[in-house]
Amino acid sequence: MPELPEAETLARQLQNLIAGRSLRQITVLSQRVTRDPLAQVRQQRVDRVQRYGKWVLLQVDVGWLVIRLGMTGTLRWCAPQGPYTRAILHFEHGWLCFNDIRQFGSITLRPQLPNELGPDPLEMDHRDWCSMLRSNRALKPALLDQRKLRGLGNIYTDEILFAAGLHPLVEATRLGEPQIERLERCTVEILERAIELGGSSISDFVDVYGRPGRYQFEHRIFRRAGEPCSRCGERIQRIVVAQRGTYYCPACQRL
DNA sequence: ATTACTACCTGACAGC
DNA sequence: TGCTGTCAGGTAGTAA
Repeated sequence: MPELPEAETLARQLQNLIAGRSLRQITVLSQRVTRDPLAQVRQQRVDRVQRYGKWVLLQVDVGWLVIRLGMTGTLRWCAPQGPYTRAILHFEHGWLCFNDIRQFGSITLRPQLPNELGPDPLEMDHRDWCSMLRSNRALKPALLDQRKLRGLGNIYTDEILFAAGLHPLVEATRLGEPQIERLERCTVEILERAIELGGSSISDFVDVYGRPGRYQFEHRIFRRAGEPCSRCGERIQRIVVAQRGTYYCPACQRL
C-alpha cells in the first residue's frame, strides 16, 4: 500500500503521537519481520519520526528503526492485536501494532540514517531530475527505481505520467526540456495533493487511527481500464510494464 | 555498473 | 461449494 504520501501520512501522525516519548520494548510476533535483535531494544527515547522514501523512520537512542510497510503493512495506534499483527512497539503511553497480511514489510535497526536511495521527489531540483532521467530504460521503470528516486510506486507513477501526458514506455533519455519540466511539476502537485488527502486506500491502507485515505477518489487513471479518459474520452488501457499493471490513455500519452 | 526478472506471502475475486 | 487461475500498492536477490 504505502508509497510516499501514505508513508508521509503515517510519519506525521507518529511524530505527534510518539516523538519525545519512551519506547519501552518491542514484541516480535513473526520472525519474518526482522533478523535484528529488536527484543533487546529497551527504554529508548524516540527523538523524532520521519519519512525516507516509502519508509517510516524512528530515531531512537541507539540509532534508527526503519519500518518498511511492503505491500500490506499498516501501523495502528492502540489497536487490538489481530491475526496479522507481526510486531508491537510498546510505549509509556500506548502501543503501536505493525500489521502486515502479506509479510513483505519489515522493521530493522540501523546505527545510521539510511542513505542508499535516490533523492526525494519533493526535494529534487531540475538538475536532479535531468540526472535521474539519464537512463537506458523506459520512463516508468526508471521512476519506480528507488535508487534513482525514492518514494514513487505503482499508483502515483501512473497518475503522474497521465497528468504529464507521458507514455510509460517512452525512453527516459528521450524526454525534452518541456516534458521534464511537466514531469517535475505534476509529480509535486500530485504528491502534495495526495498527502493533503491522507494518501490512497485501494484495499488495505489506513492511517494510525484506522481511517482510510481519500486520494483514491481523485485517481484519474489507476485501475480504470475500460473507462473513458477524463481528459479526452478515449478508452483507458491496461498494459504490463516492469511486471506491474500499468494504466494509461493511448490518446493523451502517445509514444 | 546497470538492467531485468523471479520469488517472497496471503487474500480477494472471477469463472468453471 | 470448491477448485483453479489471476491479480495485488514493494523490493531482495540473482542473472545477464
